Amino acid sequence: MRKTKQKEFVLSLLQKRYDHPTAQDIQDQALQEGVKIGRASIYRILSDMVSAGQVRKLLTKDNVAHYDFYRPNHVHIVCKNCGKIFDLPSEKIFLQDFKQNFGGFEIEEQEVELFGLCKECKTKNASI
Amino acid sequence: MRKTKQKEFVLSLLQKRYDHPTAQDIQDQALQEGVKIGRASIYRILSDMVSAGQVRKLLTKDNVAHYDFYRPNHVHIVCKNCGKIFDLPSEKIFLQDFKQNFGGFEIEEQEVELFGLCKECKTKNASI
DNA sequence: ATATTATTGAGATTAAGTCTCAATAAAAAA
DNA sequence: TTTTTTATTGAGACTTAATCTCAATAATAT
Repeated sequence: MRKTKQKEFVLSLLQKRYDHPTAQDIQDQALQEGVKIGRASIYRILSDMVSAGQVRKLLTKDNVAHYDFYRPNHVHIVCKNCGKIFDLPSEKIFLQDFKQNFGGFEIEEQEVELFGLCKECKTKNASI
Repeated sequence: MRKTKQKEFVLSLLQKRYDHPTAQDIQDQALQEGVKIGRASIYRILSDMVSAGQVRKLLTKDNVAHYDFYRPNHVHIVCKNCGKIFDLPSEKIFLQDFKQNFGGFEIEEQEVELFGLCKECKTKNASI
C-alpha cells in the first residue's frame, strides 16, 4: 500500500470538510487546488477508505453517494425536504449503545439518523 | 388518486415480504405472478409510496435502492460483508426516543442501523 | 541508479433511475 | 349503461453515477 498525493489529498479534504461531499465534489475541489485526480482513482480511493473504516459512505435520497470522515458517535440529521445532511454534535445527545449480540449477529457499529425539516425548509413551507 | 392493480400489487407485495426487495425484484415478481408493470410505473409508484410514508427507501452499499413496507420502531441490522439487511424485532430492543428539537430542527422520524457480521459470514471468514 | 510493481487515469462500458408522450383504464358525468 | 374526462401506465429514449480495462506513471525496494 503506497502513499500517493491523491490519497493524501482526499483524506485531508474529508478531514477538513463537514458537509458530506460527493465523489464529484471531491474531484472538483482537487482540480481547483491544482491536484489532478481521475474519476476511477477517486472512486477507488474512497472505496478503500470506506473498507478501512476511515471514511463513511452515506447514501441519501438523491441516490448519490456522499462521503464523510469517520467520527465516532456522530449522528446525522437529514432534512426530509431539501435532503441536506447536518451533523448533530455528540455533546448534544446521549447516545444509546447498541453494541450487543442479537442471535449470532455481533454488532460492531451503529448509525443513528434523524429526519425532519431543517430551519430553512420549515419557514419556507410555513409561508406557502 | 386512482386505485390501480399495479399500485395494489406493489403495496401488498411489500406488506408480505420482509427481505427488502429492489425495484427490479418487485417488477420480476409481478411478472412471475402475471401482473405486468413497466419500469417507469414501478419507480413512480414506489416513489409516491415513500412520499406518503407507507414505504421506506433503503440505500445500501451496493448503491441500489431497496424498499421496505413501513413498520415503526423497526431496526435494521446490516451485514458488513454480504450487505444483507435483516430486521431486528422491536421486542428484542429498547429503542431510545430521539424525537426532540435540536436547534430549530424538529425531529419527526428516526432510523437506527446496526452493522456487523451475520452468522453466515462470520463462520465463513473464520474458516479462511 | 535500476528494477519492481502498486497506483493512476483516459475512455469505454454498465446499469439504476428518469423522462416523454401516446395509449389505456379508472372514476365521474350524462 | 354509455360517454366523457383525466389520472395512470409503459415502451423506449435518455441521463449519469459508478465500474472496468489496461497502458502509462510513479512510489518503494534492491
